[in-house]
Amino acid sequence: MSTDVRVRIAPSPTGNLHVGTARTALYNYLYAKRYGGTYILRLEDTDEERSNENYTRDIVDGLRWLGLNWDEGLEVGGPYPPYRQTEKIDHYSTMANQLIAKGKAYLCYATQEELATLKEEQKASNSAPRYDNRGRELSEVQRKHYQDEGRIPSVRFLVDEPQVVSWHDQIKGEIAIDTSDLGGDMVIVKSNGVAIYNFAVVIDDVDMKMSHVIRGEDHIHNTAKQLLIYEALEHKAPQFGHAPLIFDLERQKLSKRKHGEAVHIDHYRILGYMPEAIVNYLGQMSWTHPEGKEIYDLEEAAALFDLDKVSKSPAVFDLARLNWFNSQYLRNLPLDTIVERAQPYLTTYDTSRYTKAELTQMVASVREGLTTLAEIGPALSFYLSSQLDVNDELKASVLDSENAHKVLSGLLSTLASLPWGDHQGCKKAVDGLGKELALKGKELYWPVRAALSGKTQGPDLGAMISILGAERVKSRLESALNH
RNA sequence: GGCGCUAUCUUCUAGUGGUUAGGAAGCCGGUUUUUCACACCGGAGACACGGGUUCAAUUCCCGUUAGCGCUACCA
Repeated sequence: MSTDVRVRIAPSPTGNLHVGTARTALYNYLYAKRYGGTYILRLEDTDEERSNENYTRDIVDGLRWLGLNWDEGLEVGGPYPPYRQTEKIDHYSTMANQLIAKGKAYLCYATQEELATLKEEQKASNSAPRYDNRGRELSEVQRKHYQDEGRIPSVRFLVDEPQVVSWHDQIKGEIAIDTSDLGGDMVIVKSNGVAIYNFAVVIDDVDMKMSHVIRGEDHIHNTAKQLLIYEALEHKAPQFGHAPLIFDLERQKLSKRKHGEAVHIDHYRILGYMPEAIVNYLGQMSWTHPEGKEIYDLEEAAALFDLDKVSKSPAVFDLARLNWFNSQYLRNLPLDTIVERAQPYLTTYDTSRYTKAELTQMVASVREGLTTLAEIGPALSFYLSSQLDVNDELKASVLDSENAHKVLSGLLSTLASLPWGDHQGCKKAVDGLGKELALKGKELYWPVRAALSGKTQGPDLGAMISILGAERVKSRLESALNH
């Protein structure tokens, strides 16, 4: 009985693309690919107050940037539109009315104030906050009375208590929750006529024929509620899998409120992290490659992913580890890719003066030492800046000695014979000069480094010379001698 | 308060009824290098606690503790 795998990521546009959402999207994506299924993006925008089109844009762009492209849904279309909940408000109402007709739901006339009072009383008596189901048995007279008062009802779903709702969670195993702990009859349609999350989700998952629901474990209690709705709808529920949450270093759920931009995927893009690294990092937080491999791409993960290998316990978001992944991709991705991705970080320089080949050589000479794309700018600064500033301290300690002058002027006079374009050759030329002058090590190399790059550390010296080229090497040597 | 989930080095994790409890990041030391980085080698570093079950428990069961999550006419 192999039903078609259909999974979804269903973000709410009440904030930018969140790290946790990206992780959930990733697991859904991988699961769909693993089983040849369909991965769907749908927007849960029923909270009209907080939803914002800019957030939708950020989420859509972010998911695409990560490479988590969906087969069906928002901006892509598919057989079960619409993929925005606000476009099917009437449908949810219709479904709610069907439940009312079946006696599974009813109109509740309680006001916000009344509910708030109830809650306060419960809090005062130290009992669990819940709706007291007062609207279940309203008489026609009472109903009429409330209507005449101008009260606008919400729709509440009737929760039978006590009753145990249980399911086999594909990640957590058996989970059982008593309906008595669910807070009483729940609102499914707000008095403004808009369905509430727990109801709209179920309707959509039914409409869109979802086979599996993979989401964060903060939804476990929602799953119990939703299972009751599936039952009332007389519809088979999908399989559920609740992934562990992502924590911060203090072991708290990663949240926009507490962490601000640090939970925003695009923030990492701006900082110079690459999608491959982020996806790889996010993936391995709670899922381990069967062979223990650390570095793998989406395709490889998709071939191996499964929910029973997903950890049950939460993972801490550790930037040091993300850094490591990013640095791995920075030195292993094709050089052309890195050069292209470095462009946004080089806008302070006039790179049009250099050919693509030259820029590529520059990037190649520095990328081993970097962790983010953003560091490429500073690392290439000495290549790209028209003027090189050598600080006084360095001048005094490295450039001012007699030997330093010998090295620099010696190199200056051999410039014409340097094998430009041949990194190793240039390095050999410097070594040859060293032999002549009976100098080596720091005494030989540091003056050249300082004169050419303003630093005593950096890429291979031969590469530096060769890439800078005769003209710039000449002028920098001269200004180092004459400072 | 109620309910739920979780518990292996600092962090992410592997793993098994009998293992010197493995790997990765970070940290420390070394090799290499003109330097930084990379790479390589090495080091420190963990089964929360208490009961069971068992010849034997990190592993299975129960409890405790702790952490986290959920408890809206938010999603």
